[in-house]
Amino acid sequence: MPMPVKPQLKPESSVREKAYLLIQRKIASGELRAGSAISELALARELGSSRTPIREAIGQLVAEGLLDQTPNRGAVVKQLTRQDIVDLFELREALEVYAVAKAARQAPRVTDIERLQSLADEILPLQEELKRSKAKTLEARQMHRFMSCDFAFHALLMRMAANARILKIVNETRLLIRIFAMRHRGHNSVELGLIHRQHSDIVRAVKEQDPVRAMQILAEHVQNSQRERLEEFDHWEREASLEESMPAFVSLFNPA
Amino acid sequence: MPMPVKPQLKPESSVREKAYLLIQRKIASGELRAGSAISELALARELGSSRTPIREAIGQLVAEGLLDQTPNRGAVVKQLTRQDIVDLFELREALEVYAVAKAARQAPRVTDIERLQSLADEILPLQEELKRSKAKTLEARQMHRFMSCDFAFHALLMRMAANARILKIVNETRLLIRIFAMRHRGHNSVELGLIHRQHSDIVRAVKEQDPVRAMQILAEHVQNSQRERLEEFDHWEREASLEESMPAFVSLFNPA
DNA sequence: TGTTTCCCGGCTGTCGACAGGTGGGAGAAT
DNA sequence: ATTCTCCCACCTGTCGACAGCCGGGAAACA
Repeated sequence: MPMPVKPQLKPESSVREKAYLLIQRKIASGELRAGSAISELALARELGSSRTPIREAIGQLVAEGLLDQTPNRGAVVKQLTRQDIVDLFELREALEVYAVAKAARQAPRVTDIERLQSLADEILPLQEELKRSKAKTLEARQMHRFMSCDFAFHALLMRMAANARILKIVNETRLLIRIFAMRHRGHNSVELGLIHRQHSDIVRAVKEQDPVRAMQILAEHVQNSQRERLEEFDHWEREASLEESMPAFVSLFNPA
Repeated sequence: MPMPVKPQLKPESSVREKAYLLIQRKIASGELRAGSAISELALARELGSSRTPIREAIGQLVAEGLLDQTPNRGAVVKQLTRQDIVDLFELREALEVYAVAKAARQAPRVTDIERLQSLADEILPLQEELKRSKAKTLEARQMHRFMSCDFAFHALLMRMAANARILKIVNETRLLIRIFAMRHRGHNSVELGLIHRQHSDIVRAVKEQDPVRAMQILAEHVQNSQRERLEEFDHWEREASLEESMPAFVSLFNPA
């Protein structure tokens, strides 16, 4: 009996899954900005399907916190408030600090340590590029590269803690933060240097099985990131409120 | 303009919400044991609705981890594995320890402290009842009372940390653990005493704004609970495997 | 012109229907 | 009697339809 090999791997041909990935991609790529409404009908037409699977996909996204839903008025891409950002970073801090301590308590596999270090070092060429160019901060494409290896670094760290649930929540949390970060300004060279040093220090602490030190550095690392993001948030907040008050002001001089 | 007062409070008349609450209640009450299948059609008939809202409710429960879904084969109540229990308790430990430290860092409101202590003290009459009765462990109804005030205690502690996201995750985590705990044996008097002492110590640490001490006790508290549950799990595991092998064994002597 | 009312279009929540797939049991074959 | 095969009932995933609700804009009014 040749046992026909389980074919139920990733294809996930269900329309629902396609819709889910489509929406998630649109959000992650910035095609759908925070605050924009999701039209079930439009997506259904785009996928050539009925509204049902789209509704289910939206429901899942809502459960994951990427979308907000108002009864009878559809779903919009979650607009993070300042408090949301604080909450999310605290959540990350609580979980990542716990996880890194757990990971550092057990003898790490050499391959993991090597991969961590190599992910950390991927920051160096970026920093180099930045120094060579005239720009002060990373541009969009470079930021994307940075975020990828930053994400991979933290994800691997979490995987080493061997707790599927924590891994999942941290990933969702980072995705959520990333929604806001779509309008993230690029890092400058100093920030990149700090991040690289902290990542390297964390790798060393884990390698040397020093949980306390690993926790300290990671906590500081996350708090740094939080501080930067909050500053950005406040910056945009001010700018937005300025722009908002502008039209009324202008209209005084431009009566239609 | 009398502003007709927002009426959109809890009624939540949508069929979907009714279905969600119904299923959740059935799981929490034990009417649906771990492993039982959920029939969309049956629930639809029970609610006098179509399958659509039931499907959405199920989808939400799946996202929250209460149900497991196999493509084309429906949903079943999540059957926790030993690893799941470990993961869940680690998650609780990471979040609750972080949260209690945050709560202990700020000056607590007197009312919160009083409420915490009174919730902790609700254990005392239970312990008293237990001593007076001949039973060694709490019976079902008493366990229910215990779980209520234990839940409320931890929930209030989390609320004091003022992080909505952490609060939500911890609550979901505890609900998930409770699924398994449906077959929880009752606590004995010694355990109740320990829990009461730990709760009281935590209240004192928070009151005196001693985050380190609060973290230590809470971590220990959660780990205790984890140990107990794992012992139970292993106990039932053995019992189940025994029962499972029994029929074949018996049939040797009872040929039909 | 500024304000209130009413209507219309679009969208959500729910429904019943249908096609494809899965598991289990009846029946055939050894 | 046991194993294999085929078939059927049931169930899930998806569809198109419809009613009620909401918001925006036209129309009525001050």
